[in-house]
Amino acid sequence: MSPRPVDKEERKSVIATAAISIFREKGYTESTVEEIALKAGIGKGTVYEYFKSKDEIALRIFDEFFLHQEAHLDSLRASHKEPSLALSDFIRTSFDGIEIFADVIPVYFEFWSSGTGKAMGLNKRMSSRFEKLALQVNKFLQKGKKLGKFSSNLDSAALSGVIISSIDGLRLYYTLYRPKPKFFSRQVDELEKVILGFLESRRN
Amino acid sequence: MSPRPVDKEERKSVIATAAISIFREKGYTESTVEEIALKAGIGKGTVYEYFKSKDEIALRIFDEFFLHQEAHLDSLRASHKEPSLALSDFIRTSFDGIEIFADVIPVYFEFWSSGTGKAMGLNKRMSSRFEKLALQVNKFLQKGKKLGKFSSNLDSAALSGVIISSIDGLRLYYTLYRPKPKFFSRQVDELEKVILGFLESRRN
Amino acid sequence: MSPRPVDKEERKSVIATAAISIFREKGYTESTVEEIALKAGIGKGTVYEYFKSKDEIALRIFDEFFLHQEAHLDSLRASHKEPSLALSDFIRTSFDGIEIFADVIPVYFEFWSSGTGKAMGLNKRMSSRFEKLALQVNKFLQKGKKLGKFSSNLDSAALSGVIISSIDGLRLYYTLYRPKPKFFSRQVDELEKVILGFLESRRN
Amino acid sequence: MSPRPVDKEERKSVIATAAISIFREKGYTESTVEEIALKAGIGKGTVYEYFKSKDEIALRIFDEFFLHQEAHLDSLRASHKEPSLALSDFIRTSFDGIEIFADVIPVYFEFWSSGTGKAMGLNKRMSSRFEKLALQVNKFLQKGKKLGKFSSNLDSAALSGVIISSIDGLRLYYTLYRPKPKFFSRQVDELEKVILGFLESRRN
DNA sequence: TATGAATGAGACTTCATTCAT
DNA sequence: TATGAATGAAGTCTCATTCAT
Repeated sequence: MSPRPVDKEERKSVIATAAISIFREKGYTESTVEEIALKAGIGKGTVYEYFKSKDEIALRIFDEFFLHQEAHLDSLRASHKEPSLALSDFIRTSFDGIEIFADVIPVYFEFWSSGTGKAMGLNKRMSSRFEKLALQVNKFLQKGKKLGKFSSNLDSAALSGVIISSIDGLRLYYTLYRPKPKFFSRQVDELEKVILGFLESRRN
Repeated sequence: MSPRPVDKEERKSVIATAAISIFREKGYTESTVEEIALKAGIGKGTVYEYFKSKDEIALRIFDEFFLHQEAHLDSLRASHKEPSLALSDFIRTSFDGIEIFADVIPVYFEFWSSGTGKAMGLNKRMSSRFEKLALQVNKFLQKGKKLGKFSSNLDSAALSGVIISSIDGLRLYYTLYRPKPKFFSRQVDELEKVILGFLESRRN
Repeated sequence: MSPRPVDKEERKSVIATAAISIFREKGYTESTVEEIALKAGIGKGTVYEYFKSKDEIALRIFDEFFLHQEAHLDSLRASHKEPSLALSDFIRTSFDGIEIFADVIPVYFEFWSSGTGKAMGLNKRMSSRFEKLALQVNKFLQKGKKLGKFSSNLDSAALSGVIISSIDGLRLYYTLYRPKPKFFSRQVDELEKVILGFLESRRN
Repeated sequence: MSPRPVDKEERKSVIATAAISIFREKGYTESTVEEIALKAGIGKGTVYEYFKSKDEIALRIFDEFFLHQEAHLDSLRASHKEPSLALSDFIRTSFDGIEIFADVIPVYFEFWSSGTGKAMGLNKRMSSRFEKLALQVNKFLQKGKKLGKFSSNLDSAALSGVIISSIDGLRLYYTLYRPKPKFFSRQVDELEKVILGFLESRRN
């Protein structure tokens, strides 16, 4: 008698996945709800049973994305390795979800840049992620200093932000230019070497 | 006989400037031509005397922006300082036009992400700028190797891209989070130290 | 489950009919889609659910019109009467749909005259109709010659075109000046007499 | 001291001529005043020194065209030949200005079809021309009847309109399909034969 | 008189969202 | 719950016309 219960969450996920693939192709603004519905194999009206608006679809995508990121942060937090190794791990694993990053980030920027994005505290979420990461990295830097592994002259507060943004810079580079995997892998190596090399160098 | 002739180029510039300020506020998509005209103190139709379409306004802005960038590249090319100093200069001066960067880049991303942006070879321009920069940085890296200043083990091809994207990463960080100038200045210092420190370190 | 399905074809027809009545009043260019929608009792956006553009509405109208014409041609083709009678029938029945003709032809000309009309092979359709008609009339002329009913001196190729364009001329006359039905009816009679009289006359 | 007097009339003519050539190409609606000015080798604003509006340019063209037509009518009126010859002449000379006809008529229709055209008594002018012509042809028909050259059964009132519209039909045919001159010439011959043949035939 | 820069009314078209079924 | 037909707000762009020079 009761109608077949649909797994709301799963359905939302299906729609969000369809949306990502459309957004990737045409960007947020130029993608239509109809296209998304089509891709998801449902009717246009049905989309609105699961999302209040087109915006919400994007927001959901960002949510999932940020969850990924938080997980990454948690793994950094939980690391009991010594600072160099922890940071080294952190840098490498930052590129694990690069394909997702490359799909989501352009939409994120587009959204963020728009009035709508600014209206919602979209930026807050992102910057809070950044700050948390920086804070955590900072802890490792300080630990390294304390252990005598890193120079005591490090401006660790500033540096932690630099490290994160270097990583983000390389991820963005991947997003924009899609280098060959082999080559990109070498670049990740280099980034790691640059940062770690610097930290461990006696000269700073 | 004929009415007052106007400096078409200057007029375009006025409109473009008005456009930037509107775009910054609401992003490209949500800004209307009417708003831009209003800001520029002219009628809606007049905008179309100077630009064929709304797109073209954005393109013009990007053009000016890229010109800035090219100038920066040229100054790097022309540098006859020894590699460390040249790179050091390059990194610092990369942040000279940071405000312009912060205004233009979000619009650029929004545009790039859209179908329109992809249609025009918008990406080409950006990636060619990246490659030229990387090439030039690479030259300095190799020069440094030859001079024995930098380790001969450097993967200079990969590294040059990493250096550029680190800079871009920090510029993007500024764009997104607008850190306090003082603090940001320390971060630029750190970035420079990280890169130069690594290059000059004997340990890599 | 799904909303009331509508007869798309019928809906298009309703819109087209509304469009004809607006076009008749103000011509194609000066009619707005909004007016058409209003006349059809629907919203402006709905028009675009059924027609991709304003052009397409006109094209649809022309299509229906040409279908009428083709039917007329077919009836001529299928006629097994002797040539004089067949042509006589043809001439008279050419004026059966005169009201439709009078509504559609001005729009057709307006459209044809515009760049858009030329772009689409609008002319092709019309001239192919003309040629087919002329060809068929020609056949009857030749048959008449063979049967000894018509003079063997007839330039039937040229004449067939003249016959069609005389008919079109009278139809256009109706369109432009809307003569009184009684009087017009006499004119149709005269046209028929002129043509048939000539054909059957021994003097040519 | 007094500025070089410009021949207003000549200037208007230059503009009108430029306009015709633009109209022919793109139709009235899609032609812009700017294009016309360009073609005429003058500034856009200057057009408005000579014509109050774009409409007026078209009207001027029609005026010139109608003048042509009137002249033709006058020559018919002045003809003292016997009816058959006069009509025969009339038919042939109707095609003398066919190129002008072919240029102007599409614009005329487009204009006539539009609300603007209807607003101005554009139609009046055309139908008055038609009626005058028909009246004059009628006179010749009656003269022919009186002289015993034409059958006394002729419905000359109706027939005169038919004759004019047959001619117009063939002129329109030329306009729309641009037949080869040789072939068209044969068609004019046929039209003449059809009409005269009918009139002189004893059988009606 | 000649001009072309400036203008804004107005048209077409898109598409997120609603809602009857 | 699922749908897609209906909608109208809103945006881009065109172009006849005006007017200061």
